[in-house]
Amino acid sequence: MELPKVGSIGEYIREQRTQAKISLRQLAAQAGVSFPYLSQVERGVRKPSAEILNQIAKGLRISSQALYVQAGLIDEREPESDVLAAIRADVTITGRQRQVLVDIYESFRKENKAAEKEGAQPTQPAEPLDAASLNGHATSEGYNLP
Amino acid sequence: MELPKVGSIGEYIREQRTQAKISLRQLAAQAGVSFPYLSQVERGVRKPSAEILNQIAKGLRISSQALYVQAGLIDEREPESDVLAAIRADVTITGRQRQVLVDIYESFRKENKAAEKEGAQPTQPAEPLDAASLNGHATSEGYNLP
DNA sequence: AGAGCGTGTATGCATTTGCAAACGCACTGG
DNA sequence: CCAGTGCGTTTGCAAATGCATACACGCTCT
Repeated sequence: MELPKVGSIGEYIREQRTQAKISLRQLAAQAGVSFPYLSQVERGVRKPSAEILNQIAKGLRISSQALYVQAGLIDEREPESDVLAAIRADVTITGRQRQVLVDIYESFRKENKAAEKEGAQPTQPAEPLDAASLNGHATSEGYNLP
Repeated sequence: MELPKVGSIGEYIREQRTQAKISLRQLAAQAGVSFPYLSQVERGVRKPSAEILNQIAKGLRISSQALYVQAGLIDEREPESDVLAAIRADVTITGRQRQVLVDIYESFRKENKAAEKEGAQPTQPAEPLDAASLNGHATSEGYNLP
């Protein structure tokens, strides 16, 4: 666990920096961090905080997320569908609510896939979920799913 | 710039946690951080590192990026991808399914808005949903609904 | 009354971040 | 030759992170 882990964040930064043909001092200046510290970061001696990473990303003109992913701070998942991505990115709902939406959506997809295979008409395939029961009582006079 | 910026990261975490109806200790356990520290983080006394943020995000079941954006660690000019827009644009689900998702999402929003205003008046004190029953497979990763 | 369990909060301390200053090394050119 | 720059690295040291422990408050039993 102490070992620097090959695909380290520091290596990535240094790689990006040398590729950009700028010196350690220059990048440090642009990023607003101290050069010695940046040196240590690049060699894996120090592990920078998120703020420092963000500033370094700015200095390197690369997306912060690229750095976070490299640093293992974001569990980069597959692109997934737009709906799932949107749900996951939504900050106005709670984690559990998010999980519910994801589960329902995926169940729909699965349902449709099965229906697609057979010739059957799943217009009303026993409606596996009862939306009203999800938040206790129907939010607005219940859903009238025919 | 030094001032804590009202919509602080700590406030956001606490908001998400209370809305998820879990205690500080529970979240700390799920996130793998110490409860006292989490308390300080929520009150803005301490500023968590990226790793801690990532773990908290995991514990909250929210995307790490959402937290980073809130913490100002990602400039994020991504249009916050609207969930409703994504749902409406999805062609792989039926109109009825679409309607269900939209209704549920909006009910969540409404619910949260109410909860946000009051201290905490849950529409459902206990665990209202049984996600596993929706599609059978319990979402791996220790998603332990009582 | 307490004992018990739950919550969130303060305190002490090892470890770490992040910086300023000093260092060694290579390349200039006056 | 050796002052002047540039580079990256090492060395203390204040400040912060993050944890374990202990604390204070609220609630429910018996």
